[in-house]
Amino acid sequence: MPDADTAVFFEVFNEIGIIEQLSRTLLEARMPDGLIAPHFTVLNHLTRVRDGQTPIDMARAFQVPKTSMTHTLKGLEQYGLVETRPNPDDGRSKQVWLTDKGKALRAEIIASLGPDFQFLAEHFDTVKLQGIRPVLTALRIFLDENRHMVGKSTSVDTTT
Amino acid sequence: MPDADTAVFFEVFNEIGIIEQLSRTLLEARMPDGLIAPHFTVLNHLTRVRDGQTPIDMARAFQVPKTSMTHTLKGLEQYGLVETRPNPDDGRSKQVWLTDKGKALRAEIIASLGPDFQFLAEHFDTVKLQGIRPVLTALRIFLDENRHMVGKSTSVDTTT
DNA sequence: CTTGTTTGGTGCGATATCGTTCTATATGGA
DNA sequence: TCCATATAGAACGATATCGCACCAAACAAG
Repeated sequence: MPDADTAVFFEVFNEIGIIEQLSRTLLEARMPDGLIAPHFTVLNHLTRVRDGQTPIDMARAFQVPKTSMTHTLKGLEQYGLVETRPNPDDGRSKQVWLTDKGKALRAEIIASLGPDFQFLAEHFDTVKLQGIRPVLTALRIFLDENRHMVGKSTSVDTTT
Repeated sequence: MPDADTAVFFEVFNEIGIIEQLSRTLLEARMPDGLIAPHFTVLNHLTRVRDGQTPIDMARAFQVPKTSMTHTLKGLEQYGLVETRPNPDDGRSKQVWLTDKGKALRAEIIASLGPDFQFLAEHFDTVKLQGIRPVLTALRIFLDENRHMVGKSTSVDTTT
């Protein structure tokens, strides 16, 4: 029965939407004024993957329009958290590098989230979370790979 | 080891953020121009829970600031998808009711998502989704109940 | 090389989000 | 009853998101 199969997507996406909202609020509560979740996401990505990526790389990684990434990076640069240099391999593009201040801020934010996550870990079964994590990852990869399968006519500017 | 326990939250929230982004794009691709995910969310909520809720009720339900809900409702009203009447029990507030047009549009959107979800169901293991759904629900409820545990000093306007 | 097409990035305008402030109504004591 | 406080909603301004148009560099075909 297809309806039952498809309904679960609906339900899961619904829950995910609410959790995203709540977790974003959680994160932003620990960030300095003027900075929001996307700023942290970039700092984190540059730390975890690596420095020196181009804006378009990150726009693709996060699935946001490149204009949004430009805007986010502008904010980070104003705060001195990243710096951009021309890409030696491609005259059209930039590379984005973390500054010491950027590295430090990311570490501070993570540290300040420690107690919050500690509280969560004490009151919510983390084994269950460990269980759903691979499924979420698989779902994310699947949706990412197939996002062209769907879609309104033709957005020209979309990140890809 | 607390670090391992807390790290899973970080990872799960990260995946959820990306999935939210992708699924929202999926939904909005099936919505008429001028309407976006929050509009659908309200139509859906009014259908599934019930008509006649107040704006503040829904702002709380979705964890958005009440000004955002005002804005979303203004859009829905302009398109003739909902209508508001004064609340007979409270002179300060309104009640929001679906119009026939609103009910029809919600149904159309869901119908038009059918093939997309059908595709997903054919290529992704829905049993795994059924498995994670209860955990996501529990996590959503837990975060919702404990969102006051955390939080920047004092946001006055926040929905609650 | 030249030229047509693709691609990274920006400027701009439209709309969305959200914090602050204000108004009017409720509500809970004295 | 009166007053202090709390609450629903709107107005407003600041910033975010994102589509579109544009430019310059890259690249591919001839």
